[in-house]
Amino acid sequence: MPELPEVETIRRRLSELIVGKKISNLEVRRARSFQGDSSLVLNQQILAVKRRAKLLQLQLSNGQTILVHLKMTGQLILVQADGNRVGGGHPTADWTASLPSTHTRVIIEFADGDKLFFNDQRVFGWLKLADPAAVAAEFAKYGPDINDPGLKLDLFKLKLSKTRRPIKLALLDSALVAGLGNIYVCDALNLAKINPVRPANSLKSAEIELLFKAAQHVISRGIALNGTTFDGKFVDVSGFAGHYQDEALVYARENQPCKNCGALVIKIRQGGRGTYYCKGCQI
DNA sequence: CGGAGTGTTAGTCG
DNA sequence: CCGACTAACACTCC
Repeated sequence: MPELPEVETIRRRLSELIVGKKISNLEVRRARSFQGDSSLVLNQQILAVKRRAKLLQLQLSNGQTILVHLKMTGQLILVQADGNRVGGGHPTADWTASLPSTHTRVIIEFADGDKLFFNDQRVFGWLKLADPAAVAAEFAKYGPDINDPGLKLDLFKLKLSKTRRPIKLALLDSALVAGLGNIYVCDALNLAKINPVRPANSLKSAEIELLFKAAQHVISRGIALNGTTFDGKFVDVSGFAGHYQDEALVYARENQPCKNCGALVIKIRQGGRGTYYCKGCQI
C-alpha cells in the first residue's frame, strides 16, 4: 500500500530496468484495471518513468503516457526473460510462487521477453493510457507535491489557513498538498508536536513552519529508507523491503512510548482512518 | 461474523 | 457553490 516514498522507490528501480524497452503486447485481465485503448501502446518504446504525487508515468515514444496508480494494494513486478523477478508494491503470497496469479490484472510484455505484471488484490488501482492533455487533466486536481522544491512555505500556510478541518485530514487531502499518506502524516505531526485534531486554521505561523519542515523530513527519510514495509506488504523493485518502519515515530506504535517524550502513543479515528499520536507532547 | 487495511472519489447534506 | 462527512470501490486477514 504505497505512499509517495514507496512509489518513488519503485520508480527509481523500474526506471533502471525498463527504460528503452519496446512493448510487444499488453494483456488486460480485469477490464476495470486498464482505461483507454491498449492497442496504442504496441511497438512503443518506454522513454522514461516519472512520478508525480503517488502516480507513476511510463512515457512512450508516441507521446502517450501509461499512468499507474497503485492505490492500496497495487504492485508492479518485473519478471525478466531469464526468470529473475523484481517487483514493487504490496505483495500477496500468491505471486511469490508464480505469475500471472489470481490478482494479476494487467501484463505488459516487452520485445526482449521481460514482462511487467500489475497485480492488485482490491482492484482500486489502475493503469490509464493518456495523451498529454489527459495527463495534464489528471494532475490538475492535485496540489503541489510536499517534497517539490517549488512548494513554498507561504503557499502551504495560505492553504492551511483556509480550512478548519482537523490538520491531519487537511494534510491527507491531495488537492491541498499531494504525496502525504497516513503513515507520514502521523509522523510529521508528531515530529512537529502538533495535535492531529486541531483545526488547520488554528495553527500559528511558527507551527506551520515546523510542520512543513517535519513533513518534508519524514518523506525524505522514507525515500532514503526505500519506503515502509509492514507485515511484508511492500517490497521495492528488487524484492527488498523498505525500512522506514524501523524508525517510525508514532505510526503503528499504539501503546508504545513516544520517542520524543516517553508518553504512550494512542490511536484514534479520524475520517474513518486510524490516527496515531502522543498526548504527551502533541498538544 | 465484524472490523480494519499505507488511497481516492462520488454522493449527500447543510 | 463550498465545506464536511460517509459510503463505496473489492478482497484478505485477524
